[in-house]
Amino acid sequence: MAINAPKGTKDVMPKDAYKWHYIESEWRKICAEYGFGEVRTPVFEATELFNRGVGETTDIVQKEMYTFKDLGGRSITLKPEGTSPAVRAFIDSKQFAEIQPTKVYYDTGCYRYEKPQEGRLREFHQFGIENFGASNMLADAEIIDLGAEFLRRMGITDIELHINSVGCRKCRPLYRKALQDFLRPKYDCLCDTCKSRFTTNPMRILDCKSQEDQDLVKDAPLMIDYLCDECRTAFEALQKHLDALGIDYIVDPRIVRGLDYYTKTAFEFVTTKIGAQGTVCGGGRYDHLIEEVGGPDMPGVGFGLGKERLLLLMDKCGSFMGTKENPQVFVAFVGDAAQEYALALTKELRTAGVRAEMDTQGRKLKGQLKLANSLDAVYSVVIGDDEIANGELTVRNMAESTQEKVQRGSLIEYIRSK
RNA sequence: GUGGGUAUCGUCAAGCGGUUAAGACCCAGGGUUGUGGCGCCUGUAUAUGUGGGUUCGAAUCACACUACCCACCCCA
Repeated sequence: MAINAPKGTKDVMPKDAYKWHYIESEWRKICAEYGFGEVRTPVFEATELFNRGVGETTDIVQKEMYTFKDLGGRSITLKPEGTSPAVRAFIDSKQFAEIQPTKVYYDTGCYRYEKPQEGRLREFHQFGIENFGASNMLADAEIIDLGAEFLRRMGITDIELHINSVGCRKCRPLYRKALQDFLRPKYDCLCDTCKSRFTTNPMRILDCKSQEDQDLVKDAPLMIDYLCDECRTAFEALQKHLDALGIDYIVDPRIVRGLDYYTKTAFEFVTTKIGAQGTVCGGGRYDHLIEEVGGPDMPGVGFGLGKERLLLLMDKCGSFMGTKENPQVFVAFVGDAAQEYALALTKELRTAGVRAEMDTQGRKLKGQLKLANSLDAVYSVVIGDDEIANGELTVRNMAESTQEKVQRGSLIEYIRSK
């Protein structure tokens, strides 16, 4: 009985790995340019972290976490998102005592028990950045700018930036009440899920997919009309900053993020090109998360960006996705003496930093060159008794089907010069 | 958790109640002896997801199960 990869997981095989390497190295590059440093946290955390961080009422906590007891009886959870662990590490390391803000990025796997579909897996991977300690909207703008710039560099087109403000502890309760007052008369007409949302999270009713509910909430009050002075001023400042950065955006009052910790800024980069799960990157501000997780009262802002969705989208956009690391030289040989000679030469090339390959299957010369061809080697070196005797190697240019003699001593230089 | 769809060689894919279950790709080898790609030839005692039904006869029909895909919910 064969064992397959668990439901909702995918292997990345060498034929695709170079694409991952590409986005990962570009990600590190841009983060460094923007002044973010990498943070690596464990794949698992104490369950309590997510209960407090992500929020007890969220779907993630209520039904999607991989939670288990370890052998010491501790409740452990595979991280379902990257922000809470980054916050925990920030607090754990006492980084809050240093000069602020603290700007970190991560590249991590995340785990959620969901029904897999296009652009959604149980193990998925995300890039993320966080700015801890900055309450100024310049920080939010910088975060969004990095996301926009990264997506641009990845060749993404036809993507929209939607922004919204979800208010704060002062104004959100007032809005929530206004919304409930508005919906109360229509309660009986709401769909079943929205009936339960009415008390738990009425703001979610706004982006319910059912047409009937959409009609019902068409004239519902919107959070942006209920923002307190502080939140409204902040939202205006953010827009001003984005204008200054030349970043297009759409104010979308219906964005309601699914994690409880968001305050003020909420944003998403969305596309329709990769199926139903079109949010490639989403994030926002969380002014109380750090405190919630046990740290000082400090604000934060950040985003998460799905690597699988990014790759899907890059593919759709025909983006450059890196290059395969094909051999620069394939070392072919004829005869036993040449075999040892070839082995040593291959090592010499590799030691010099040249991607070199040779056959290990005992193929005949013809088969070796065939292999070189299918590996897409740039050159093949053919070694036989003659070559060993006079120290001149036959170097074949595979694409042009031409070959010439090259002194063994100048082989590396020859390869590099091309 | 709720819907819908699909299951035939490693991959793609014919087949529509009676066939030795096509074909293509991939892979291996050959085309005489140290030269790949294209074309040609040969080969691969390992394909009808599983289970029981209907039938003289099932890959083909109905059902159950399982797996995967897509969508809802929610999110990256």
